[in-house]
Amino acid sequence: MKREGYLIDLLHSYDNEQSYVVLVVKEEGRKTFYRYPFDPYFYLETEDPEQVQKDLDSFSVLYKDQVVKVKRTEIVERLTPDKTWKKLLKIYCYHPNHVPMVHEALKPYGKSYEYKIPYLHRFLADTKLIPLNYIVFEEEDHEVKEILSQEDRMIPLNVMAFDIEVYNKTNPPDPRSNPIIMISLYSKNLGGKVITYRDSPGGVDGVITVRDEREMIERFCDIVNDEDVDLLIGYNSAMFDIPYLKERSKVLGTSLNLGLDYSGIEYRRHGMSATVRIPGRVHIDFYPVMRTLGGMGAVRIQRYTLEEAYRNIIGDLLGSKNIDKQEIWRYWDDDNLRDVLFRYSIGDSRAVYEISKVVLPVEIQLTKASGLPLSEVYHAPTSKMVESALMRVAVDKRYIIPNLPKESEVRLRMNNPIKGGFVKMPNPGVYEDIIVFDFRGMYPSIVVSHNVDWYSYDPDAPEEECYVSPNGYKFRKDSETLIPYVLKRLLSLRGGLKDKLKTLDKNSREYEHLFAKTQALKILINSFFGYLGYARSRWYCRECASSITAWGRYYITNTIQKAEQRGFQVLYADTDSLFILLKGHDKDDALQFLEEVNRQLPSDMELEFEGYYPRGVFVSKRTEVGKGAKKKYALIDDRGVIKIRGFELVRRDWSEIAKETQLKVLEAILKDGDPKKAVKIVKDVISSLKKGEVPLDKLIIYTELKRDPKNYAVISPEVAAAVKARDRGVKVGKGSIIGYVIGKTGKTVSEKAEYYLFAKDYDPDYYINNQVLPAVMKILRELGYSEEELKTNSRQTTLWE
DNA sequence: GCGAGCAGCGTACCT
DNA sequence: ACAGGTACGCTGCTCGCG
Repeated sequence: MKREGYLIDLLHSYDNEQSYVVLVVKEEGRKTFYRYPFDPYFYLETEDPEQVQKDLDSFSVLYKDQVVKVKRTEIVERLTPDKTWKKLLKIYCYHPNHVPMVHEALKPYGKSYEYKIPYLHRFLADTKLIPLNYIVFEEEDHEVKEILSQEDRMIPLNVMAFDIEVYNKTNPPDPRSNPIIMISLYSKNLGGKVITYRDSPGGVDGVITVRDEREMIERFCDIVNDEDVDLLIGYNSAMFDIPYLKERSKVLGTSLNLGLDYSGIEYRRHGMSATVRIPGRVHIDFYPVMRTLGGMGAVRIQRYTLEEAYRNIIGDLLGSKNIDKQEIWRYWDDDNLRDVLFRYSIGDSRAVYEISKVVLPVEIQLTKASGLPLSEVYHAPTSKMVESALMRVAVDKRYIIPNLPKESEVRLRMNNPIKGGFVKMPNPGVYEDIIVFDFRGMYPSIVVSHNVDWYSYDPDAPEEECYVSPNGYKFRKDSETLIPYVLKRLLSLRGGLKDKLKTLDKNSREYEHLFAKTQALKILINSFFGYLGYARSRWYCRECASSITAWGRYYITNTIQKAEQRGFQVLYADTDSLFILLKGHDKDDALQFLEEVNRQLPSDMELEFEGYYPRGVFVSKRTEVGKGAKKKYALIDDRGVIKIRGFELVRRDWSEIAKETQLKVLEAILKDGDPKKAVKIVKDVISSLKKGEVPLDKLIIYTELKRDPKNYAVISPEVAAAVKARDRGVKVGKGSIIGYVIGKTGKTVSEKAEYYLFAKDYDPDYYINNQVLPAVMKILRELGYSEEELKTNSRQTTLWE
């Protein structure tokens, strides 16, 4: 029978010596599972494949009392990693777990390939199915016979956000003894609800009161089933809410049947992450999503709390009051406070839901662009997405996917980094009339215009058949192999979408949809260069990565030279951008120069006009006064919008008081052109710091612990604060963002550092001399002010008052 | 024993 | 667990001086 629907997710099942991929398909009105028989396999490169094939007909290995047999074999031709076509033995197994066992057992016969590709990834790459696409297929008895077609349609998803509250007087909450008191949820259909087992004294809207905790969990499962939720979303839910719910269910003698038709969920924790499988639904945790977006610089966030994430993505805070997790039990016990907690809980679910409205479209498009299931994309490193996109094409072209490097090889690669981009040192000062140009997608465009690829790299090829990089590596022109092939398609897809966007109404659903697609493509496209130089990459190519940066350095330095020959002063340049001073030239002159440059560039490369800035500041390095600091500048455009890069005020590891003062100083100089105003601002801040008037929350410095506190050679302030906090029961460790305040007690800065929750006072000298003054002096020094001047004046100011 | 000077550690930024 | 280039605060060592 012909069926059709959206491919929501994929699972694995095994039955009667047959391995299946289970497709979760959202059909008209309901979701259904369909089994797709698919045998896992790997390849063996061996001297005499025919002979080994015969031997394998009766092949079996013993593994932990289990006889593992080979299901079937065939001889195929593939391009192996030594870049020659060879006959290989393709060995099919009964169960995905058998693949590594058989591979291990067959080591004496030769080298094997593709034995470590996860089963579902293997299936997706081979069938070319894209998760979330609309599929049409032939089915019999819930078994897929044939996929007829697939289409990229806008997918309707029933999204439900949820959040739990726990009653605990001591930290951290323990599921064996601390009950869950509320489960809140938010969906388009239901709005905000909170399931609980105490009444709402004021009759808060959306409160559903049941008998006890057990019934609360069961009711939650009922609602998820009744609503037939497609996406169950939370914040830190993979590491907290889901395992807590699961544990409590066990303690209470019930089960957490959130899956389709009340099927149970699967939860596995592996160190810093976890897998959550809810059959028939997709679970997404937006905490790792925010971490990834933060790591890429797509969002700038101080700490990855739900509140911060919401503020960053949506803007204003939700109405509900923020409650300290350690205080929750008081709100539960107090009839006068419980309603506040209900509203807070619903507010959190709603916040997650609102975040998802913005971020989910991009995750959906990353799924489609990479081909990884949505359930993996949300916590996948970009390398996984690139690898997935490449694997599909490699299978198509019958290229063997190179094996993962051994640890020794990884170390070798890491100890031998490649040279990166070129950065020109600026002269510090305040400038007028700056034009910024940059190369549009420099590295991707270098790859496609010079055919840079693992497969096209050929040291033995004749030069005339190759693009030769500035550092002397040769890439064949004649064949469009893997990465340039994939990139070219992604780039043209993105180009087409951007053109289409220009014709659409910015508030339309279609615009939103296509915009998310361009965002996802941008993320993926920009990841290919990194992947070529990534030590654990399957297609690692040092020659490729170093050639790309060499060409990059060539084009930017060449453009700088041309600009200077044309009489422009080049103020600054970094990798793919250059800042020129107009000084005597007019804007058209600069644009004419731009055209000249573009005429000489390869067709896939383009230098773009980024912007015109009436004024800008470059500052001195702290260590070498007079020499300009790279990667630190502020520009103001003709509409008064300030663009700030690298300054303390964009860094999380500086206190708010230093950052806000630095911003005010920059504004006084760039907007008002009034250094005196800037000086007054600084004096006022110093004065209030001295008087102890500045609230502690403006003095918090945030720093991430990249490792466990035990593993530091040097005890820096954030480590000292973290250790003190840990001694007082706060859960901090690798990955925590530590907020601390420099207090009055102690000798060194580390001794004075106190975890923000325990900070009682602050050291004004530290905040004046180590925070505010260094931040603002950077800028004021360029205008001829000295530190002493500011400090002396400020002292006088206080005397006058 | 003590302060100055410095190297190295470590983080967060820029492209 | 995508790349390298860069600034810079802090710790903790060395060294010279007394």
